Amino acid sequence: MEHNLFIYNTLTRRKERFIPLNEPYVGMYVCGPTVYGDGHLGHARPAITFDLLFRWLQQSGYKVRYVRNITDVGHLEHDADEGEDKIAKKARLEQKEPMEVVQYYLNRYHKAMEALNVLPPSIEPHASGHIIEQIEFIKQILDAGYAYISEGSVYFDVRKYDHDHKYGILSGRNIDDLLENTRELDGQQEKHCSLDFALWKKAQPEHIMRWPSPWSDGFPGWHLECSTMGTKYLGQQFDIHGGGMDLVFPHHECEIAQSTAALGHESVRYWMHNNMITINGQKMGKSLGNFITLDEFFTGSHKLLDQAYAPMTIRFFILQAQYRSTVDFSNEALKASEKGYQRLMEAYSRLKSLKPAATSTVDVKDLRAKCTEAMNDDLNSPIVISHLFEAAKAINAVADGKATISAEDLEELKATYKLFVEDVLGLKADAAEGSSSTSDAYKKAVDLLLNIRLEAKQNKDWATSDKIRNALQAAGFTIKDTKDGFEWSL
RNA sequence: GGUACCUUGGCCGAGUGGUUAGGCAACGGUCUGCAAAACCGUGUACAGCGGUUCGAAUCUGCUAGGUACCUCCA
Repeated sequence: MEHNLFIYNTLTRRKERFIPLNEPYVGMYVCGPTVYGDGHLGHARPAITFDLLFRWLQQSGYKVRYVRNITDVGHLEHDADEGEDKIAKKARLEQKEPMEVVQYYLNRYHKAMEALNVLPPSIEPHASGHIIEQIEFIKQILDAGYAYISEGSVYFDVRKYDHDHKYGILSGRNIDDLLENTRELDGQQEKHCSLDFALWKKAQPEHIMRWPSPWSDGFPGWHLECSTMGTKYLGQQFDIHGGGMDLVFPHHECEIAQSTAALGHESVRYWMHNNMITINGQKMGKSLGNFITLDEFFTGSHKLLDQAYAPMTIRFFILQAQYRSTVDFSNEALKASEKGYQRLMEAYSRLKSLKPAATSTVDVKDLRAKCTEAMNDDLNSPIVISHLFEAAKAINAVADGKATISAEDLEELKATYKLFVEDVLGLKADAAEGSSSTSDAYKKAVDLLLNIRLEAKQNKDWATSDKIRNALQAAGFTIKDTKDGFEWSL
C-alpha cells in the first residue's frame, strides 16, 4: 500500500507520513460529546473534521475502526465542587433520571449529525457502560505506583509520573510552570499536589450518579473513559486520536499520562486536533450570548442569524477552511458559502446530463490527482473545493455549448466528482431526491408545464411563456433557461 | 503572568523564496424576447519596521494587534 497521506501530529508539531500500525487496519478514536445539552457548532467541527478523515481513510483503501465516545458521566461543574456533575445537575433541574437526560440529548445529537451527513462511527461507547473497565484501569495505575487513595477517592500522582516519564509532552508544558500558575481551588486537601487529577471520585450523599468500587461509591474521573475505551476497542497501541484543540490540555495530556502509567508505554501514535470556532470574531460561549445550537442554525431562530442555514451549508462552510485554522462564523461568510455551495451542486447536477463529443476542449484529466494530493496534504479540503470549482467552470462551458468533452473524459469527470463531492466531502443535494412514484409523477408534471412553455416560446407567445414561469416561480420553483431547454429546482 | 498559535485584497479563505489559488461581493462585457443562470474580462492583497538574499508576502529579529489553553468547554 502506498503511504501518501501526511497528517499533522500535535505531539511532534509537524506533518508526518501516516503509516498505520497494522495495515490495512486503522484505529481511530475521537472525543465525542458530553450529552447534557443541545449540539452546537463546537460539536459540528470535530464531527465533520474526523468524518472527513474517516471517509478519506476508507477511500484510501484502509479498513477503519472509528470509535467516538459518549460522555454520560463525570465532568464536574467548576462552580460545584461538592461533587455534582453536569448530567446529574441537569437531571436534578429537569426532575429526570440522569439517563433520561442523556438519552434525550443523545437522540438530538444523532439527528443533528445525520443532518450534517456525518457518518456514524463504528463504535459509540458510553462511559457509563464501561465502569468496570475503568475500575480495572485504575487498579493497573495503582499497581504501577502512579496513583494513591485518599478519602475514598483515587488520584493520579503527576509528580511521580513526571519524574519517571515526562508530563506535558503534548501541550509543551512543564510542571514547574504549572505549579506556579495554579490557582487556589476548594477541595484540594485530599490531593498531594494541585496538579494531581481524580481517577475515581467518592460521591457525596446527594450525588445521584454513582457506582460501587473498591474505594467508595462514586464515579470515574474526568479523563479516564477515553484511555479505557480507546484501549479496549483499539488495543494498547493505536493509530489516531482526535478531538478539539481545547482538549489538548489537560484532557489529552492526562490521557497520555494514564495510559503510559498503566501500560508502560504510550498508546496513541498520531494526535490530531481541530481548531476552534468563533462567532463574529469572538469565542463562542454561553456567557457571551453568542452560543448558537445546530438546530438554531438550521431554523434561523437565533437573534444573531439573519436567516436559516441548511445543514449542508454549515458542512460546506466548515470544509472551506482547513481543520487546523480557526473558522469564524458570520452571516456574510455563511451567505457566501451558501451561494458557492449552490453553484457547485448545480454544476454537479448539470454534469449528469452532459452529452459527450468526439474530442475534449476542456482539460479535466488531472482533477482526480489534484484533489487526491490536496486530501493527502493533511486533509486540505479548501484546496479540493477550489479544484472542484475549476472543473465546474468546464462543466458549465460544456453545458452552454461553448466547449466539448469526450466520452472518456466525461466518465472520468463524473466519477471524480462523485468521489470527492459525495463520498469524500460528504456533500449531498439538499432537496430530497427520492425516486418514489409520487415524486416521479410530480417531476413529470413540472417538466410537462415547462415543455408547454418551451413551445410557447418557440411560437413567440411570450404571454403564455411568462405566465407559466411566473406561476411556477410564485410556487417556489427556480426556472433557468438553457441553450436548448430548461432547468428547474424547488 | 506562563505556554502555543495567528495577522493575506470589500468579506471568507489556500499557498509559496522568483510563476493565476478558489468562493462571495463589486464593476464592465457576451448570450437572451425579458428574467434567471452561465461564460469572458477587471482587483497588482499578504499587520508595521529592520535583517538575510540577486530576489521575501514566503526565512530571521523586533514592534503592534488578535486567538486559544493554564484543571467546565468541541
